[in-house]
Amino acid sequence: MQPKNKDASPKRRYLSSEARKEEILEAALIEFSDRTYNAVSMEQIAERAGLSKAGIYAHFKRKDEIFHALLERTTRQLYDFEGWLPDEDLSLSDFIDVYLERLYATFDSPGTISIYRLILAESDRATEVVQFWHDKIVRQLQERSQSVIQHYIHRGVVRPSVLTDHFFPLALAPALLWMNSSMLSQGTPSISLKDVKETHRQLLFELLHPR
Amino acid sequence: MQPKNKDASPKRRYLSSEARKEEILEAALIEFSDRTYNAVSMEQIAERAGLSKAGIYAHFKRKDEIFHALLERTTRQLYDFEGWLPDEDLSLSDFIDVYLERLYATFDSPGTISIYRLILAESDRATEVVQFWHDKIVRQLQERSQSVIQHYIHRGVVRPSVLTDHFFPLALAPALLWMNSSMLSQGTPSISLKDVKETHRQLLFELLHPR
Amino acid sequence: MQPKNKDASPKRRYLSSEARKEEILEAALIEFSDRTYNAVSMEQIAERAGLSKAGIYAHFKRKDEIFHALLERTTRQLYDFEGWLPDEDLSLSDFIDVYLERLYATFDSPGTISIYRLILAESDRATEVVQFWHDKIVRQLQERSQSVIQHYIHRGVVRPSVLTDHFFPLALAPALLWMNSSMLSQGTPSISLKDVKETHRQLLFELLHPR
Amino acid sequence: MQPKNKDASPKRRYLSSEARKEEILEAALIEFSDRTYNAVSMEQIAERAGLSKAGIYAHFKRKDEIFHALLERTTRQLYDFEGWLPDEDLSLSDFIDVYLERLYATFDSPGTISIYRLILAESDRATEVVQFWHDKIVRQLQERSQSVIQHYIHRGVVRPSVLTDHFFPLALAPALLWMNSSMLSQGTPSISLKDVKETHRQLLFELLHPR
DNA sequence: AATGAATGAGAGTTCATTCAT
DNA sequence: TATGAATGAACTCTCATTCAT
Repeated sequence: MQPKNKDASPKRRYLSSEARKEEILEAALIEFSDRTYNAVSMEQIAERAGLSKAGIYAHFKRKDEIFHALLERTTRQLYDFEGWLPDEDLSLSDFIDVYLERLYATFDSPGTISIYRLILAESDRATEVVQFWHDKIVRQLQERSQSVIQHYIHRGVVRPSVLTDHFFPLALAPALLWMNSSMLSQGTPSISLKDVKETHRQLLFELLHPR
Repeated sequence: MQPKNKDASPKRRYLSSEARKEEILEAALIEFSDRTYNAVSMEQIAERAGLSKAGIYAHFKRKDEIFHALLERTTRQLYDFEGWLPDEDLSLSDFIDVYLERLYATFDSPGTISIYRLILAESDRATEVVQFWHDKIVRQLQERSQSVIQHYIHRGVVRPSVLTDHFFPLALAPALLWMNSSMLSQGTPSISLKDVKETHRQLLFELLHPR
Repeated sequence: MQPKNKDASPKRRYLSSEARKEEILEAALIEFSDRTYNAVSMEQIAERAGLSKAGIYAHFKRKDEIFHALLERTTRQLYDFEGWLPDEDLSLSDFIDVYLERLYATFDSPGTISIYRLILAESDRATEVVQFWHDKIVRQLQERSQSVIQHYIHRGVVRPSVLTDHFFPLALAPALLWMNSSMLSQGTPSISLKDVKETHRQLLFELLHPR
Repeated sequence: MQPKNKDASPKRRYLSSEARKEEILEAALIEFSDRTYNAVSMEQIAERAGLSKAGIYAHFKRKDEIFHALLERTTRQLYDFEGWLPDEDLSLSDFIDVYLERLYATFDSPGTISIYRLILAESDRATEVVQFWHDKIVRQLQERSQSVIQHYIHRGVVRPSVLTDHFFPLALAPALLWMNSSMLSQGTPSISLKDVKETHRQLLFELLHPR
């Protein structure tokens, strides 16, 4: 953790552009995570990043470059993510467990939630990134899901059903509902994560287990 | 025929405070619907409402009063809404049809989406309203759902299941997924509304019909 | 003369937009008169005009609008000016006297000098105005001169010569030299106005009087 | 063949201070030639000079030192210039020809015009240089002119006249008018150089030739 | 009730200059 | 000698808000 020089010790810290960029994005993420684009000032980002306002401009030409870089970074992380469905050969119950574990690990992380909220709120400020995000991520998710699920069906572990036939990503809908809910309730959601997850698990089991 | 005022200088109109307030909120709704709080200026609201910037201050003391009034008004409308579950005695298939019809009428409307986006974006600026919204609406939804669904179970039309036991609002998750998706894709969603709706219908049927 | 509220009496002065614009341009003229466009700040103009920086923006959308308005105003004044050659029937000596009087009244005025310097220095910041200025004013000057001088030649008061044949505006060259000189020497020109004028007079006399 | 550095990252060159200074001034001349002091940034000068912004500070303590050095260098060049009047023994016609040739070679050159514009624009930023320039150059010009012209008068080639008696530099006024005009018209002057020059020649001839 | 003129505070951005290397 | 990183001060411009009418 870098030393917080509050008020005192105005020593300059010289970092490589790469390291600074990283720190600035980290700071930006925190600032943007609970406010809108316009509500976050360069000053605030700078302060949190531990340098001067002007210092930021040595690394990012404009405010919106920070925004884009931030979205892109997160987007790329998600994109590089392997997908949530386990492709090993598991029992249905294990399959669902692993799937949900991964799913909620992502959907319940503050980082993901912040970025997702930001993207929803400012979708027209960063059309290309959002486009990319939506096209690539969602499509990839869909394709991977479909192929994995077919594999499981083939093995007889999963029963073909409405869910597997048309649009398997629908299977994550409850997690999304949970995420939407926690975006709104700022930390005190009206339903417990445990309950949602458990219900989610049972739903999937009911929909997927062979009769 | 009223006099044509060219050059956008419409003769001063003297309205009652009530009427003006309504007009201002209407204008604000339009402006806020596609931009965030800070991105909308008093000037813009004023212009759309057809009076001067200063004129607005005769009706609202501060900008955030407009914002709050706006959210409250919309929130109240939603609150007054009867809920999506039909409480008449219907067959399961009709029950689901009516439910989905109402659900998607709401989730696919530009109005709902705008307000939802706004609330997400500014959740920390209007904590109380959001709190209210989340608590009351969601809770009410949940309670009404639960009681209606119990009624149907009692009638033997719906089978008690994971969905009905714990948290019936989960049943709307696919519609929320659709809404999230259309908020992101700016008009060109990757899945068709029809498909989602149909899958949704089949899912509900499978989960609710008595064996 | 408006009261200088230095430091004290921060009472707002409410003026009509027209009156304010005039005052702002007056202030701008003073500020721009000895500095370049970039060297003059809105703050400085505002302070001299007796209102706040933001106040200026109620009347001029951008800094360069002030600049253009300023140039245009002066330009228009010059353009509306009747020309320097007297078209009454005078003796050669009176003709030259009146001409020089008018010429130096213009070329020796601080206002003209400032604007002229500004135009020379920033000619590419206000291409159209400069273009207009050069085209219209110079051309007009030339045409008026030519017709007046022909009239005098016709009357036999002026002898046709190199000067009158091709390009009479050359006749003002000494005044221009004087003006250039005083732009550079900031108030302490190395030659006296009287000397230049007297030499100018004799030159014209020698070149124009009938042999 | 020196190594091609693509991406504009020319391997660090270590030069002697003298050589670098020269290069920096050369760069500054180009940058300042079409923009005012404030409009030219250290960055731009640095880039043109082929080193980094900070690198410049190894050679000049402050921006205005560059400016002064630049003006001084140019000024010195002009000062070292022999003056425009030929001191050989020529016929009047040849005398005028040579004089005008030299005069217009200077007044019609982009270099002179740039520097002249700069001096006009920033006359208060570089008072001493301008003072020097005005005093020394103009005075020298005047003195040299006077002595040369006296010589010609003495030889009987030139007739004593208004022009020769008081202030011979007035003889260059038409060239100055031409220069002013071309500074304003950005490349499309309303009178042709040839015409001005020819008229100038005839004027001088008429004013100087013995009767 | 309504407005045009005015402002203070603050936004993003640029730039001459300094520092550590 | 040279540079990339850093900064303070200044810039233009915007905006919520107030005031006089």
